[in-house]
Amino acid sequence: MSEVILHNTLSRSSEPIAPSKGNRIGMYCCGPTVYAQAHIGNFRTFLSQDVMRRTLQIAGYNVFHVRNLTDVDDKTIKRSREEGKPLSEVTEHWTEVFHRDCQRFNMLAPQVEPKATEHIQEQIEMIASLLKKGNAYQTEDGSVYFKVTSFDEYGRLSRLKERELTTTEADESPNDADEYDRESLADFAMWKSRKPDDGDVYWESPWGEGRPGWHLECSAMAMKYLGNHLDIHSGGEDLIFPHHENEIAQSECSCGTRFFRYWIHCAHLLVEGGKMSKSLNNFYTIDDIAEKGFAPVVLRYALTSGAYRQTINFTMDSLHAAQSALGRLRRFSEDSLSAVGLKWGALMKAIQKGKHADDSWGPFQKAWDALRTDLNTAGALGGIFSVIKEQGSGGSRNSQNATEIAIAFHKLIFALGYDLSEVVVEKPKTETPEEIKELAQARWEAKQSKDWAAADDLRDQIQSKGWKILDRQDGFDLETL
RNA sequence: GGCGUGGUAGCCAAGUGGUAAGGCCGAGCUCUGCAAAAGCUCUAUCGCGGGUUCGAUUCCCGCCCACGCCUCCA
Repeated sequence: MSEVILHNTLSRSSEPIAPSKGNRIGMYCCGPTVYAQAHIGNFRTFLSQDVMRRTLQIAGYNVFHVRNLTDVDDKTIKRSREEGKPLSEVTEHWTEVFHRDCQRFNMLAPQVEPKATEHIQEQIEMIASLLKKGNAYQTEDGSVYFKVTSFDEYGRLSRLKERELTTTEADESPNDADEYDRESLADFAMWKSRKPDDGDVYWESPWGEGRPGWHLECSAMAMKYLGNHLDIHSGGEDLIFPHHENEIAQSECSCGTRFFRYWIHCAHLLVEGGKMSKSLNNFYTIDDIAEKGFAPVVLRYALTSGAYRQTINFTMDSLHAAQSALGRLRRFSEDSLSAVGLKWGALMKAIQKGKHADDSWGPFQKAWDALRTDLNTAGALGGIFSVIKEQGSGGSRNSQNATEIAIAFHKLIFALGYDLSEVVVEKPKTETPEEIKELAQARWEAKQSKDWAAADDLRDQIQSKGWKILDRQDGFDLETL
């Protein structure tokens, strides 16, 4: 059992994580809005959460992971209108795509993945209790708003008081899309009355037809699934305000107790030095990267090799660096496994099941200490490569503690979530044309008969056609240049 | 304007009050018929100016620059 330290936005400091109860850690992650394919910026956050979960697991905790799917909001409704399809058809499609992408990224599936539309009743109940307690009010059109001034601690998470952001300052840019009839601009909608644009997307409620506000779903579902384990809540840094602030307000007012204790936020991603956003349309998906010839594990490395609280700048260069670095990890993995007769699949499965839960890290202690200290993935990788360097190629084979080294290394790889079995050491192989194969075979034969001139000539021919020969001990491989 | 983050080698990126991990790229070497692949080796005094200290990249103050958030947003 190791201590894991995370930076808590609530206290603005790093704190050792302690479960509220027993050995189990409840972890709620704000999931995607399923109206389009999640881009790599979204996945940067989801991958950080995956590393967090894996690290807690390796540290010895029993992690209960909940990640919601937002399947009703302005964007999903808009998309369904644009496509002339029922809301559920749109959201189900993008949910499938999201799940497929998560798998390709080798992410562990949450134990529960609740949908907003399947928890309307819970949300209505929460609104009702807030109305009853005087934390909310209903407007003429049948919407219900949370009254921010009714919660003294509003702004605790985002330091609103320091920012002097009061209700009167927001009126420079009224948000038309969401402009209902609220008393104060800081108040936020928990129930939005049905409007013409909503089409047939509405539910019955004590306040008439309408739909829940965005912030409410996380409050209601987190309470439902983690009510007794309100430990870690995480999301992208942009969610600190207003989303998480509002979640806290609703939840703490409705149940009178503290909501989550640890709030973890992941920094954003820049692309080629610039901000990435859906509105600017400059984002990549896992598919775009795959088209460029990079396996998902390479993208995962590029997105997770920097510290999660640090903005990272995603570039094509970072993918090449990731590809090379992963090749070295893979070679060490293979060496260390074969040295002690272990197999990748079996070992990873055993680690996931907690079969190597002892705190035996050997030379990898530094790497593990980095990882468990606020998920310092960059530091952990530095520690790992240092050991690889020390051990030398195949060095662990000769080491006294070869087994410990192999297991510790793979525990770290598990925590980082790199599926090294997916690493293609060479560049991705496209279909090799017959012509190239024949030339390569001819060259191999010339080489065998020590006809160097012919062999070199054939190699030049192959190269001029865009292919490269990699000689092996008893044959050759081909790859594109 | 308010809040916040960051400026470390060609690029990326950890870290520490006592003279700076690691990755990529590049160069040299080993191996190889020659190459490629692989392996080994090498490459920084930490934005600028003050201060505290025996000593600061690491603490404090000021400045410059970049970026993010301020109710679409992971």
